[in-house]
Amino acid sequence: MVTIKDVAKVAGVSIATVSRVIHDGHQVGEACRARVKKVIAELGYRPNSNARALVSKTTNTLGVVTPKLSMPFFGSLASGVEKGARENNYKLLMSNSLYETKSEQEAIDSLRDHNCQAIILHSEYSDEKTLLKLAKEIPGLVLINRYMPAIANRCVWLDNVAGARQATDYLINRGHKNFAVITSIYQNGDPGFRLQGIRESLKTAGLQLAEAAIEESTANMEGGEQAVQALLNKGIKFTALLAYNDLMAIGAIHALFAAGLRVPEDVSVIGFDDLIVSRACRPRLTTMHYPVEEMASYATKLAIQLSDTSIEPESRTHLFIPQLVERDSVADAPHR
Amino acid sequence: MVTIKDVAKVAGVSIATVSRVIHDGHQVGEACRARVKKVIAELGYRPNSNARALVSKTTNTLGVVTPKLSMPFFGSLASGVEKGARENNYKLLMSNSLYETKSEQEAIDSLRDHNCQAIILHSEYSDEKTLLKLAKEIPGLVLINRYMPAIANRCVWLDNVAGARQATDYLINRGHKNFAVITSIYQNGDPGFRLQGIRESLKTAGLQLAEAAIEESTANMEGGEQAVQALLNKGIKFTALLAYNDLMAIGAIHALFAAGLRVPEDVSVIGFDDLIVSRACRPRLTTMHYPVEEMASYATKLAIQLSDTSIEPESRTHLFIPQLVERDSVADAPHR
DNA sequence: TTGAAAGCGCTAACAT
DNA sequence: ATGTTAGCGCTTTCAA
Repeated sequence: MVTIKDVAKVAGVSIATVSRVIHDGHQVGEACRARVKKVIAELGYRPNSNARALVSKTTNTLGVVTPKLSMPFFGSLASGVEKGARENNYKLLMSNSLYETKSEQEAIDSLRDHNCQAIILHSEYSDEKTLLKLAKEIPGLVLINRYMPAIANRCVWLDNVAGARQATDYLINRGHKNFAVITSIYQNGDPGFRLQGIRESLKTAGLQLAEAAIEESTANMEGGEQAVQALLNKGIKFTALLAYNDLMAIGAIHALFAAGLRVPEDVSVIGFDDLIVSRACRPRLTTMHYPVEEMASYATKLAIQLSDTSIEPESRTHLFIPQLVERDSVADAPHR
Repeated sequence: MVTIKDVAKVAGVSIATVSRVIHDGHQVGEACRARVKKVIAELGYRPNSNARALVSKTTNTLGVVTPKLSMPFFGSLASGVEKGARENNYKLLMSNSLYETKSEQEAIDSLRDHNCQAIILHSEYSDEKTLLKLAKEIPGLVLINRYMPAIANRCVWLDNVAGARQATDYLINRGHKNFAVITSIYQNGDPGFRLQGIRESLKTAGLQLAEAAIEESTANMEGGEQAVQALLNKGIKFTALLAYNDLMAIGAIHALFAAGLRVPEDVSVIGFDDLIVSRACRPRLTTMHYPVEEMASYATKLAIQLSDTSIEPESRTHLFIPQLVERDSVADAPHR
């Protein structure tokens, strides 16, 4: 391994000078700087980032904590963070939290051990107190996909209520009057907000949504299928179905066809997230685009900025709005 | 920040003793050990991993380099690595190579700066010489999804030829005689091997595969659609379609239905990879399961093992075999 | 403009 | 069983 000492020796200068050259310090003579640079290149010297971190307490390392990377949504999130990290010349440490408070905490701790001052956290299950405490300790902590008023300027989140309203309004404008909703059994966070948006829109339009027309299940394809089967078994009549997310929507489409109902002719279905799967099903899914990757890049830059405590943080929050993506799973309400 | 010194002072011992307690050294008195442990807990002390890395030259850090995390396949790969890393108590550094030799090299270099001796590399575009050189320099480097005889024991890969043969044989056994293939324009690596497998099977069965029945396109849904349209436009007749991967297969299904052909009644379609999308399309896609996540975990353990140069490496390679997953996109060949 | 030297937090000989 | 001490590779005063 080539160290700064080796470079210094070969270049015939002190290690301090080498260090200065590396850091573009302008207090080095031209000739000297050129010589050192040449030696660095020749020897293929690369500074040891651990040593650097140890003394300077700054690592140019950024951490992400997401529940599970194998889920496309989180893969996109990670990809956005990676992009932001690369653009700012930061390294990326990654940890799965596996949907548990305990492992989430471990993941965060391990990132802190590595001195990364900028952390992007996607937390669904930790309580506000824990998060607040963490935020206090880590200036460069940014929450993605969660809003807490006390640290509003460190939250990068999506307006789920507005998104759900937009989806619902779209269906209403297409003439639908009979709605059903399939949502997640876990009503904390996103599912709750999306349901709220649906309710608001329906109410504004003077439309009913019977409790029986709301079916809860797991937030995946199987859950979507089961929820629709349950709806059908209960004899609920609907021409428009709002799903908590794309996965449930796709499961729903499968179940609908299996029951002899056509999408969108008999039932219109709308999803949420705009994952790649939404272009894989047939009909292609109309859905709300969740700009995760963009949000993640944004959050990364924000986290890096905030980790520099010498800069006064802005006080605004960072709210993104989902966009409707029209594909083929929604049609006008069928005539009676 | 709590350091080892603080702990030592509070516990009334030397830092060496604290260090020993941390490392479960058995040369510490019971009483003393208990006291130190208590102080560590009280103070919330966590060893600084940079300092540790600096002196011990071992970081318990593992790096992965994949082209692009937002693609589900690589998300799964990363997830598998993460699992392996967590189980071995390793931290995970991640870098996208963006499908380019240059950024791939940068990604690797940045991992090395961080002293991570174990690296999982998914490389499609670097040439063998570069890789070989790298392998020589980094004992803990493992190649995933690529085979190089010279470092066979450090390759974790999939038998693409066998997989493609299995898929083809399955179709043959279902009575199909008229085949078409859609593959990637880039024929290096996987696509080439899969095509080879298809050719071998067909030949063995005494079946023809006209060059015109092989269409190249980009390896995604759009590519799949275009390829099938091209096939149809050329007037190629086929009852069985082998796609390079799931994405192309799904695009193909869309194009087939758009052309008034039913899957699987008129045309059977088979994919490769078994991504989540393969369960999203309708009919659900019959495909070859690529155990990426499992392979990635395996590769991780292997990399960690190899990075310990005191252990004599085994000489065998690490070959995985894809499994057929029967879903609904394949049927018996239609009668004439 | 350049160098000498202190020390970041930790591990691992070497002493005791 | 426990303490002392010498660095790991680097940044950063302080001096020259």
